[in-house]
Amino acid sequence: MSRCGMIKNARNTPRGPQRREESLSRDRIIEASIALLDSKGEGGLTFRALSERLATGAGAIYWHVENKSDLLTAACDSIIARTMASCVVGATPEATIRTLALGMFDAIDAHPWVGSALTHTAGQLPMVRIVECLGQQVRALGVADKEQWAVVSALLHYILGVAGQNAANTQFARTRSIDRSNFLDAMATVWSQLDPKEYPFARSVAGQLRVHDDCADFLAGIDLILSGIRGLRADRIDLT
Amino acid sequence: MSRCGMIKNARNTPRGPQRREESLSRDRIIEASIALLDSKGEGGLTFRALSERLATGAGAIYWHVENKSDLLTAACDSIIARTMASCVVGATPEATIRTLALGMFDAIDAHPWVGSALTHTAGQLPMVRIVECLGQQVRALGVADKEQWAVVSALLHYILGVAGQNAANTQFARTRSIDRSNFLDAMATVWSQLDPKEYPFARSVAGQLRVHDDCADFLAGIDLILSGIRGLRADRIDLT
DNA sequence: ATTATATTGGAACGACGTTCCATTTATGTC
DNA sequence: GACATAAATGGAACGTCGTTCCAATATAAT
Repeated sequence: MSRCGMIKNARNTPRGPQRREESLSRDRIIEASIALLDSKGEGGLTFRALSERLATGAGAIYWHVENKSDLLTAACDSIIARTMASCVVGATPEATIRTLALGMFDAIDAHPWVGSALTHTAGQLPMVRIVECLGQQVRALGVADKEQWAVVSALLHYILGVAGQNAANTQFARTRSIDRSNFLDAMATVWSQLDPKEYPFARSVAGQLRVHDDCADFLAGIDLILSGIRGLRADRIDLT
Repeated sequence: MSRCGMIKNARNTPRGPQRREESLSRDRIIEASIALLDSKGEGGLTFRALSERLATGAGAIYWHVENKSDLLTAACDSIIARTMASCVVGATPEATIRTLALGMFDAIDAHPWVGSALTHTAGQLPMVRIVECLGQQVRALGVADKEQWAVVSALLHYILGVAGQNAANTQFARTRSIDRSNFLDAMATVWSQLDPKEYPFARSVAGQLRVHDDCADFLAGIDLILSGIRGLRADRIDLT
């Protein structure tokens, strides 16, 4: 009766771990899924691979998990929850937002699949966690109530955009069994050979691509938005 | 010999459309793919459905197209190319960036699958087009050479982030055969019922979610970044 | 006409997500 | 301890997908 999305352990049994020690559980499945995704990439999570790793059948997994989408969201949420929990400190709201953004960047660097998973969890738990963390800091920044959602939304979408691209780059490099820097290098080479008439800008930044620091650029973008938020507040004060 | 990515029509035949009128071609395949994606959504693009619509076999399609990823990228590029071509005008660089962003928003609203397709085209043609358009305007804004990539990257990632989320929302709603606004309404309801202790912010903005305008929020984010860029330039002028 | 090449249509393969169900294991009752 | 009920398991089977393969056809070249 405790099927899938139902409440787990509604009537909790008195003592110890019931059932045999090696029994299946939602947590064990999620844990195995994360291990699989980390080691084999986005495409590595299959019910067959999962069955083998857990020494069971596909049907047994479906008893604890709704479907693959549910499983991926749960795995994603597990990473996001940890990440959010580890970034609560910070001197100023701006510093906290930077720390939080950096935490997300590192999390996605360590688990690239989270970047693409986040794209498919619209409005669900992982996203809510991020929105909540960002929102509390935006409030602390003194942004007016009416503008809070737009501001949080800007930060969120920017972070999700970088997350998605980083995930895609890593995944792209993995399928060609080269590493990320080699991929960026190859991309820079292609860009530098574009037609100067049609693509003057792309051609000119190709060199910067080769030596740039993903993380620094990411934080520069966060600072750009934070600076824009400061402008919002300045406008408000000017009017009073 | 003109297989897949090879040069087409290297030795062009003298007169008229060679081969029979209804012959297959890369363009006809891409056109049909777009129609399929628009009408059936992300999952609607299948080599079987494509075969049926084009009255041919799967093997014939593979003669003109490398694989599904190549096909999706080409379809995506077709939309992006049109979008970029239709947004070249504008009074100021800032206005042009806004127009461009708006064009992207509308394009993804009309073809939601483009949002997720863009995530999987890292460094390829569609992305280069967007980078080029943004880059030229950022240059015109007077941003220093060293900072141009970071600024373009921020705008690009923000746009891609919104694109991906909008695509996900539309797709999510489609699979449940409800429309987008009903989905956002349902999401707002869930958020408003969250634990006030744990999710005070998410709970408080739930109401705004119900009545907000996606496009307005998107443009507000663009303005936030543009405002941050203005700040960059101000700093630079202060130093000289 | 005959050969060579470009293109086509569809059968077949292996992998996937998911469903189904017979079987096993635990829990509650007398 | 024996029995009934429910929870949980493992694996076979189904339908769909991307992709490959290849015999058949259409076009071009000689």
